[in-house]
Formats: sequence, structure tokens, C-alpha cells
Amino acid sequence: MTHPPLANAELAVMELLWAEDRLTARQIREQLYPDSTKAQHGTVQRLLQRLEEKGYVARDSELPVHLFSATVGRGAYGSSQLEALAAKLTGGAVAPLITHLIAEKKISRQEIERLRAILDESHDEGKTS
Amino acid sequence: MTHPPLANAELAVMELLWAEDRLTARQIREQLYPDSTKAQHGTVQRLLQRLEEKGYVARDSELPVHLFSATVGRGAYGSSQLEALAAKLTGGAVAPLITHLIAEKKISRQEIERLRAILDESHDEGKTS
DNA sequence: GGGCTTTACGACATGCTGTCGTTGTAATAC
DNA sequence: GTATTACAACGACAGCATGTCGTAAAGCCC
Repeated sequence: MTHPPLANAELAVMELLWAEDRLTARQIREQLYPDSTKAQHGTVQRLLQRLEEKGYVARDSELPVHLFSATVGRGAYGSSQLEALAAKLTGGAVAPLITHLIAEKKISRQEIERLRAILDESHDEGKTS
Repeated sequence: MTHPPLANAELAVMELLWAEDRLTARQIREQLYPDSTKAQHGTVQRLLQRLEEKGYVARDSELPVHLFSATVGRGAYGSSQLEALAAKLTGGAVAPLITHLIAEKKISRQEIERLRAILDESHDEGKTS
């Protein structure tokens, strides 16, 4: 809900932050643009700034060189996008989406077993509310 | 894969086509813009034309007034978007997305049971392939 | 013919994204 | 001290998709 979708370059930044907790803008630039010219300094700063505005990234500006970290995990982002998709298409229900995936054999048997395991775990978590 | 995401107005058109099989541009316009001014004739035509280019809509132009129908069902579109989401975020795995939804209690118990039923159905469909 | 409906498509404003350039500032080197 | 380097902050821009409207052409009905 509070999570607008991420564009490609933004997602690439998040991937780095999901992989490594706290990074400087420089570290991000070096991984994102291995042949980093002067110009891309600004690009990365801009991306980080916008991600911060969107609430995906926190900035630790105590040191002169800021440290960036993700405030939304990959799982939280992914499930929020899945939620948004379901809300737009099926009134919020996730089952129809999965149904079709299974019917079209787009999900491996292994995935199915994994899903079943997840559902089973949730089973005995208490039905309190 | 062959399914680019649909924008708002495009999705609104698809909703109508998913609900009613074959429609004329006029019927679509009347439902989409109840206070239809002259200008919106073109808007709907444009939307339909772009949806056709994207492969979401088929046009029967035998009659002078064309008949439009969806070539991609809601389920197919939804699951294809879910697939794309999983591909971008989790290497194609769907389970992690669901996991988080369940952990955050974003899925009702009823939904969980429905999912379990779906998985159970797929269970005895033969493990050929 | 005139009028109406529809198709086809060009054109435009808007918003978002990725990019780059510029400016100010802070640390470092000399 | 000054020069240099690195960084932060942000304005500006081109590209693209989207939704919108306008206009021209074709068909039909009167």
C-alpha cells in the first residue's frame, strides 16, 4: 500500500542493499557501473534520494559519507506487490493467481511442495484473531 | 512473458471484456465514460488499438462496427504478472512471496484453506513430465 | 446531397525514470 | 594557507508510456 513499484535501476540498487545491509553511495556506484565515469556519481545519488523519498531506503548521515540501508525487505516488497496485484485483479484473493499458474504447469512440483509446507506451518499458529 | 503490464485505463477496458466476451467500442465507451462526450470516442479507440498491438485484444472487423474480445484471460494475465514478479525478485520462486504474506497475516484463514485445496487438487494430476 | 457513426491515427500534456551537470561543502594533500 | 578530491543536494533534460483529444476518411441512412 505504502509501496509504489520499483523501476529497474531502483530495483538494482535495492538488490545491493538487500545483499549487504549498509553501503555507501560509492560502493553502490562501483557495483552498478563498473566502468564508473564521473557522471554516474550523481545518478546513484539521485536514485538513492528518490528511494529515500519513497521510503525504501534509510540514510545514516552521521558520518560525512552517508550510509544507506534498506528499510523494506525483499520479502515485504514482494508480498506487497503481490497484494497489489491481487487487489487490482481478483478483489484481493491470491488463490486464483496461483490456480492458473499451477494449471499451466508454470510451477514445479518442488515449488508446490514448498508451498504446501508453508501452509502447513501456518496451520498451527493459533487462530487467535 | 509476452505480457507487458496493463495501465489503469487499459485494465478498465479489459475488465469489461473479461465480463462480457464481445463488445463494440461504443458499449465500452458507454460503460467507461457514462457522461460520454464526443471526444471520448477517440480515446476508447486508441485504448483498444494499443491493447490490440500488445496482444491483449482481438478485433473482429467483418462488420463495419468492430467487435472486440479479450485474447488473454484474467487468470492468464494475473498469473503472468505474478510470474514476472517472482522472476524479478526471487529467481522465479513463488513460495517466498506467499511466505511473507502469511507471516504478516495478510492472508485470511479462508484463503489459506483455498490454497491448500488447490495444491491438493494438483497433487494427483499425474507426475508425467 | 447532408448527417451520423465509426475507424484510423496524428498530436499533445502529463508523469516517471534514468541520466547528467552544477553548486556547495567537507575532508585531505601539499 | 591553497589545491585537490570526494561527496551531497538538486536542477534540468531526454525518453518513454499513458491518457487524452482532434481530425480525416469511409461507410451507412435519410
